[in-house]
Amino acid sequence: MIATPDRTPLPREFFDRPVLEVAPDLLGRTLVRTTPDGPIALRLTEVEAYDGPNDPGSHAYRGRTARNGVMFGPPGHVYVYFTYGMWFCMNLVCGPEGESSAVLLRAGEIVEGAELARKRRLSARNDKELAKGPARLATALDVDRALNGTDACAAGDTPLCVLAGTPVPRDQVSNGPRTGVAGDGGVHPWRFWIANDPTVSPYRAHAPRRRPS
DNA sequence: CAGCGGATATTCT
DNA sequence: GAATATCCGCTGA
Repeated sequence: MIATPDRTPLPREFFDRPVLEVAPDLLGRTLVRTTPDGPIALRLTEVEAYDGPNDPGSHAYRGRTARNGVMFGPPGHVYVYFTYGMWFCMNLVCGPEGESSAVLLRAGEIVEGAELARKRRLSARNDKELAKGPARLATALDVDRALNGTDACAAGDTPLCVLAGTPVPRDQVSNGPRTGVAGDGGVHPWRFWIANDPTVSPYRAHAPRRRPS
């Protein structure tokens, strides 16, 4: 029944490190989302690092606001934001409380509860597309604003948790520029993915919106 | 597979 | 008022 034998969550200290160390170390770990209909588990294959006040691409670059407050809180919690008028994306907060770095979860492979994810991702043509992209990932896992601030390190019956599991070997991790990030923030090679993994999302450069006609 | 336009609402200026 | 850490469906190769 339970696909993952070891259900130990990652300890909070795991996230209380520089975000550029945490981000590649998350690849291959399993995120467990417990929904009312049952669990959905996702193996992380692609993430991006956002380095708080030093990073023009970060939501926290200009300081604390109503939206980004969770980023300044304790590590290991989930920051969910709403974007482009219809999508949610989820992050894991890193570094000590008071700092504001986070890892955006961009893609993964559904390893449990695929039937639940498919119901939420009707446009996916195959299972590799269920969580290929940050908003798709959040949709597949039924993650929205209600989960903003959730502790992903707590054991037991929680809505969301990242298992310790086993990370992929470092020589299987590739990195490159972040996807869709505006301005100077796009130059940092802070996107990390598992090399040759079919669930990794395609790279897209930032596309400024055209003016309405 | 690449390029495009449209949909949509929250946030910050 | 303008921009946005996106996705989908369509077109043409």
